[in-house]
Amino acid sequence: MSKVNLKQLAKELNLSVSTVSRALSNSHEISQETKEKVKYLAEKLNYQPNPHAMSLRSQKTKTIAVIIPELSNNFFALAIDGIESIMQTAGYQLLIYLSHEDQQKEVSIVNKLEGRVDGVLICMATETHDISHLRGLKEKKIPIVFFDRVSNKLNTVKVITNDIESAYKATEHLIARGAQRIAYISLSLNISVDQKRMQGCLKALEDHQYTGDKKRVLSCTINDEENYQLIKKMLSSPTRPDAIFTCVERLAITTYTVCRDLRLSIPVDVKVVTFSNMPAAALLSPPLTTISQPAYEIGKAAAQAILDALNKNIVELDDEKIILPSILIERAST
Amino acid sequence: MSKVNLKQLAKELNLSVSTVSRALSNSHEISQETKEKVKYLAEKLNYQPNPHAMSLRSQKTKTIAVIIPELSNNFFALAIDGIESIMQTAGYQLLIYLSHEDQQKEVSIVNKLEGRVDGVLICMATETHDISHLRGLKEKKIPIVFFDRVSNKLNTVKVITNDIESAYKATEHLIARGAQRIAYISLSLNISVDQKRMQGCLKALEDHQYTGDKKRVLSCTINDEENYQLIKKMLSSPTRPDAIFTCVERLAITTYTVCRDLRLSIPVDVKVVTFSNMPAAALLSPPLTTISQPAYEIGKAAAQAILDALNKNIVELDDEKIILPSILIERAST
DNA sequence: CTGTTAGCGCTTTCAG
DNA sequence: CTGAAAGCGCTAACAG
Repeated sequence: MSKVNLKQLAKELNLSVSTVSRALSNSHEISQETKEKVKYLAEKLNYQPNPHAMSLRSQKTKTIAVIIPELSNNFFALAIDGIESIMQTAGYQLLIYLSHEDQQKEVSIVNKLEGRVDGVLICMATETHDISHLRGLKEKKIPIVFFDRVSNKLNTVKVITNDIESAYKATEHLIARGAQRIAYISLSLNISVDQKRMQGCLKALEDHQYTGDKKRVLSCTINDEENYQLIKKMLSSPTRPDAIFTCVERLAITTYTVCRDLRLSIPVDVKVVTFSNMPAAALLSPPLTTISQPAYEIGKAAAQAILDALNKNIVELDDEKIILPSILIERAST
Repeated sequence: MSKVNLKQLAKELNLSVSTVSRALSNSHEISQETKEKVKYLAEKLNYQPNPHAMSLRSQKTKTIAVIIPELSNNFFALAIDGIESIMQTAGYQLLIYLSHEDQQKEVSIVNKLEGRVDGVLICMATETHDISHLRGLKEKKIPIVFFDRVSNKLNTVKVITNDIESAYKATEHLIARGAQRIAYISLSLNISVDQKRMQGCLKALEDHQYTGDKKRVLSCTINDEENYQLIKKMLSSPTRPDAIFTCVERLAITTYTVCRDLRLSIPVDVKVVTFSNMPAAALLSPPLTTISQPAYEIGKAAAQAILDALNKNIVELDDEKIILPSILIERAST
C-alpha cells in the first residue's frame, strides 16, 4: 500500500485534483454531495496529506522548534510536557533541539530553522551573550517566545517566574531557621534567572542586616567537578557558611555530596535551599527545602503565546512578561 | 533579508538553477571553478536549502521520529540525549512525540508519520497490545527500531538491557540482606521489560526456595493513587513482605511514601530495590539500591541502528537484539 | 459548483 | 561541462 495522494483520489472519483483538495478543506464552493463522497474515500484509503507539499506551498509548516540547554533536568522535561499538551491539540509538531549550554550550537541550530518551523520556543544557553541569531529570526518573521531564561535585548513574549520574590522568601526562610552566614551559589550570572535569584537573595540579606562575612556569593560553572572543588573549599573554611542557597538543583546535589564527604550534617551544620523540580525531592536525606517552579504551566503558557501569535498572524510579538509564581516547599527534617 | 533560494543564486551568477544545484551537491560534472564561485556566493548570502522542497523531491526528510510514553522520567530524557548526540552529528532532525502510555495516541501519531520522517525510534506505551500500526510502517518501508519496551511480534532491531539477569541479581541482593518475604511489584505485564524483570526475580526466588507466602507479586497500574492504596494494603497486612522489588522508579517512590505514612522504616522493616535512573538516588533517605540502566547508551545504540539502516538503504531490518548491561548500585544505609 | 493552470524550491533526466 | 524542462503533492487564482 503505497502513499495515496490527491491525484489518486481524483482519478478514482472522476474529479479534478483541485476539487478534491477543496472538498477536503471544506471549501464552501463545493456541493455537500461531492464533499461527502470525497471525504468517504479519503477516509477509506487513509489519505494523509503530504506535509512537505503543504509547507512548500503555504509556507506554513505546522511545526514549532523547542530549543533547550539540556533534557535530563526535570524542569525542561516538564516544560516540554506542557508545550506538547498544547501543541498536540493544535495539531503542531515539535522539533526538539539541545544546545548543551553552548552558544555556538545554539546559533547553528537557529540558523537552520528558517522554512522549517513556524515559531520558536527557546530557553537560552548559559553561554549565550550575543543574540543576533535570534534577532535574525525576528527579521525573518518567525515569532519567538522565551521561557525561563530570557534576554532583555529582544522585545518579545517572555514566560518567567517570580524569581526575585521567591528567592527573597527562601532566604528569609533560612534566616528564620537561624542561619548566621549565608552563601548564594550561582551557576552563571549570564543567565537571567540566576541574576534575579541572586538579587532577591542579597536583598533579603541586606534587609536583615546580613553583611560582611554573613553574606557571600560563590560563582560556579557548568563543570560539576570544578563546582565540587569550589564548594568543598568554601565549606572547609573555619568561617564556612551555615546556610546555602543554590541557584539550581544540580548545585544543591553537589552541595549535598560535599557535605556528606566532609561529614557535615544537613540541616544542622548546613541548611540548604534550592530551586528544583526534582520528583523525589521529598525523599531526600534529609528533606531539601525547594522552590518549585511551575514548569508544566510555563511550557503551556509559552506554547499558548506562540500559538496565539501564529493564529493572529502577528509576526512581531510585543514585549510582554508572563510571570508565573514558584512555590516554596518546606520539608520538615525527620 | 528574505529567504534566498537557488533561483536567486543562479541569477546573480548568470548560471542556470540546475548548475547551481549540482555545484552545491558537488556533482563531478561541474568545473572546479564554477563550484567555487557558487559555493562562495552561497556562503556569502547564507543560502539554506528549503528542507520541504528537498523532501518533496527526494522523498528523504532527514528527520527521525522518537515516540516515547513520557518525558518526565530520567530514563527517557537520557535516552533522547543519546539519540540526539548521534543524530546531531549525522544532520538529522528529531521529531518528538509523547504517547502518554495511550495506545490510541500512539496509533494516531504513527499514522501521521509517513512522508514526514525517514525512520522511527519507539518505546511502546504500556497499553499497546495491537501492533498493526507499526506493521503498517514497515510496509511503508520506514525502518523502525525498538528500545527498552519491545514487541516480539515485529521483526526488527531491538535495543534492550539484560533485565532478567539484573533482576535475578537484585533479588539475590535482597535475599543476602536477610529478606524473608519478597514481593515483586509490577507496573503492567503487557510491557516486555516488566515481564523479564519479574521472570528474573521469580527465578531467583525459586532457586533459593522462596515459595508460598515468601514469594509474591503485586500488579499495579499507571494510576499512582490506585497504586498507593494497593501497596498500602499489602504493607498493612500482618504477613506483609519485608522486601520489595519494584519494576520502575515511580513505584519505588510510591513505596517509600507508603512506608513513611505507615511509619515503617527502610531498610529495617522493608528493603527496597528498583530499576531507576534518578539522578539524586544517592541522596535518598535511606539510600535506595537501584538497578541503573545505561539510558544514554541505549539511545545512542538505537539511533546508530536506524542510521545504519538509512545509510545502507535497508528498509527491512533484521530481527536483532542489542543487549546493554544494567548496573546494580548498592548503597550502604547511613 | 467544478476544472485548468501555475508555481512553491528543489533534483534529475534529457539534450545539447 | 551546462541548460531546459519535468515533476514531487499541494493550493489558489482564474475561468467557465
